[in-house]
Amino acid sequence: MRIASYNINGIKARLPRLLEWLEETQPDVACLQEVKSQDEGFPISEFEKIGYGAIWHGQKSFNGVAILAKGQTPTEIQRGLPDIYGNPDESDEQARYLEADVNDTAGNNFRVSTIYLPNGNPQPGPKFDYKLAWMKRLRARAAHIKSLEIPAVLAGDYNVIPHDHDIYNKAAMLDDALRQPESRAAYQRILADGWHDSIESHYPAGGIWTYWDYRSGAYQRDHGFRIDHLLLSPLAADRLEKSGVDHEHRGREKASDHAPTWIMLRD
DNA sequence: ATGCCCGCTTACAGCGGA
Repeated sequence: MRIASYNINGIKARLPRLLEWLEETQPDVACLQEVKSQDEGFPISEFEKIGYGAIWHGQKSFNGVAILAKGQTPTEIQRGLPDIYGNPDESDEQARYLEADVNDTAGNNFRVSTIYLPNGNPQPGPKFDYKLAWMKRLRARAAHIKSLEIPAVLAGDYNVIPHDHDIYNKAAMLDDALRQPESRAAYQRILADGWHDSIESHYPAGGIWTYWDYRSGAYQRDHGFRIDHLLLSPLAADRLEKSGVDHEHRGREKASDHAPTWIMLRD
C-alpha cells in the first residue's frame, strides 16, 4: 500500500498537477494539506472521475486538509483536533486536522490522519504559542490513537525541521519557528511516545528535502528542507518497506512549493 | 532588516506562507 502526503498549496491552482500526480504514482491513500478552499469548492467529481473517493475539511482562503483513497471513500473518524483532554476545541477555527479509517490493500482497517501543523512565524509571539499548543493537542491525539493498538499513520506538513541535517544549510533559518528547539522538542516527544518517522529511518544521514521556497531559485539551487513527515504506529512501522519523495514533481510548471512524500507498506 | 515567489481574496493590494 502506498500512502502519500502532499501540501498542494491551493487546490484550485494545483488541480491539473494534482490529478497528473495521482494518475502517475497511483497512491492508495493521499493526505493533502493547504487545500485553501471552502468545503463547497472541493472538486470531488474530478477525483471520482479517476477512481478516488475523498473526505475533506476546508475553510476559506487558508489551511484545509483532505484524505483521498483509491476505490473507496474514507470513513471519517475525527474532524478538527480535540483539546488535550479529548474534547472538541470550539475555539480553534483553523481547518488543520482530519482523521479517517480506510481499507488497506489486504482489506484490513487502517487509520489515517492528515495534518497541517501551524507554521508559527514570527517567533516569539502568539502564532508560535498557537503552534506549540497545537503540537500538545496533536501529541494527545496521537497517544489516543496509539492506545488503540492499530496500524495508523499521521501524515502531513508538520512545519518542523527535525534536525540540522534536514536543511540545506545548518546556519539557515536559525530564527525560524520551523527549527526552534521548542518545535523540535515537541516533535521528538511524539516520536518518543512510540511513533516512527518513516523517512528518517530510511535516510538517517539526512539530506532529504520535501520543501523548496518559491523565492530566490531555491529549487534550482536545491535549497530545501524536510518538513513533511509520515509517522507510523508500531503496527504500521512493522510493515514499512520503502519511503521517498516525488522530488521531480516539485520542478514542474505550476508546482506546489512542497513535493509529495510517500511510504510503501506490506500487507 | 526586508524582499525575493506564489496563491488567496465581496481582489487589482495586502496577507500568509516557510
